[in-house]
Amino acid sequence: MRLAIERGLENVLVEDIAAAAEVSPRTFNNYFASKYEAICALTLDRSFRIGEALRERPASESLWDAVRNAVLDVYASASAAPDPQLIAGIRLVISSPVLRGEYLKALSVVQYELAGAITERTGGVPAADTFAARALAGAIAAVIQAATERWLFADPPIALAPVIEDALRELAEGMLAVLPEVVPAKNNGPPMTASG
Amino acid sequence: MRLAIERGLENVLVEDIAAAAEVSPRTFNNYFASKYEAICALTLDRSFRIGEALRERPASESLWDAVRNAVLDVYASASAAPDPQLIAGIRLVISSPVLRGEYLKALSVVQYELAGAITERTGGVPAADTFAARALAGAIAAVIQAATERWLFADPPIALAPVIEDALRELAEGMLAVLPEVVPAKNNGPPMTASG
DNA sequence: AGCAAATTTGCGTACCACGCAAATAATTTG
DNA sequence: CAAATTATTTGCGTGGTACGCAAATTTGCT
Repeated sequence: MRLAIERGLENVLVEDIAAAAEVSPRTFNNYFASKYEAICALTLDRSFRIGEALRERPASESLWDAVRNAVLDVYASASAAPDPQLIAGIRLVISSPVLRGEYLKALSVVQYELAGAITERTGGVPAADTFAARALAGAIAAVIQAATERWLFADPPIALAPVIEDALRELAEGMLAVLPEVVPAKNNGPPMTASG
Repeated sequence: MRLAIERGLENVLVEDIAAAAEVSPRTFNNYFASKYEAICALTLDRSFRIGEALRERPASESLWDAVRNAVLDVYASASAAPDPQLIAGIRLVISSPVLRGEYLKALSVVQYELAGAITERTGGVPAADTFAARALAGAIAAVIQAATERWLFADPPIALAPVIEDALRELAEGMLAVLPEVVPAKNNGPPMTASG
């Protein structure tokens, strides 16, 4: 990503990245299927960390609080003013169509990991997650993305963590405002309970 | 996709697709950046159709009903037993890592289109969508994906539309069960109201 | 019919992913 | 400590791909 910021994405070859990492190009390709994947590796890492963070929340917390705190934990380090380098990197990521696709993959991993951890927490096996778990995970992932975008274009620059916090609150408020009082007509699976 | 099902994804070259479409390989690449993009074009189309469907719902419907009906409209044609060809195609799509990435792009377009249409409906401009709109769109997209997966592996085969319907209901029920009674502490933007 | 604009096409080039097998490094085991 | 096993890195070759560019063809308009 450093190289891409310095010279522009299309002026960086796999060869260059391999050289900068002091490995052969072939080795680079053993670890990354493309240069785009390499650039998005950091985001992918964070996706996994969010899942882990949720699994580590105490069982005493309600599901919502646990999810919220897990996300905030991972973004806690982003409470200060943003690093211009990082900003430039993310702007780069979202402006290139190919990188954008790669970035979406990383975001889908957030969803996958979150849904698994949520399902575990509500007493299921991660592989057999429910629609409700997927919905919650999808909503969380969406607001993380939206918050990141807002932070990215904020002028003057702002810290990311509070934006994430706002986004999660708006998620909850918005959902509650939109959803009807649903009649529990059919019961197709165990409902998720508010307290894990 | 037909060719990929017949011979396996890696045994289909751009050249073959171009020949089957009776254009030159170069023309193929004028329209699709890769063969994977071409294969996922149908899913991408449907993403746009969902956004359109939402914009066409009558203003008298509540937001939730409008979204729900828009999604169901688009999947209404999938009320019969699934076409084995289609099943094979989607299984192909989600089993190949590269195609999966491309599929995720199409799904992210659902989110984007939905968020825009939702924002319009609640009186904003599509470009400036709120966190709440993004959250709802993300949740919807996630359950569409989850429902598609469940349908895909159902044995015996089942129709897709009812699964989508169940998924949307579980979304609503699950969210209501999980979300706390949020104290409206800060007011950072116009809340979405239930009736557009 | 005649002209302008858009689309299609061929060609050339730089680049890339990955199979395979050899070389090198790390780890286990007697 | 040495030998053997395993894992990692590397070079090479190959089939394939995306895309800039400019020419040729088709399309649309008056």
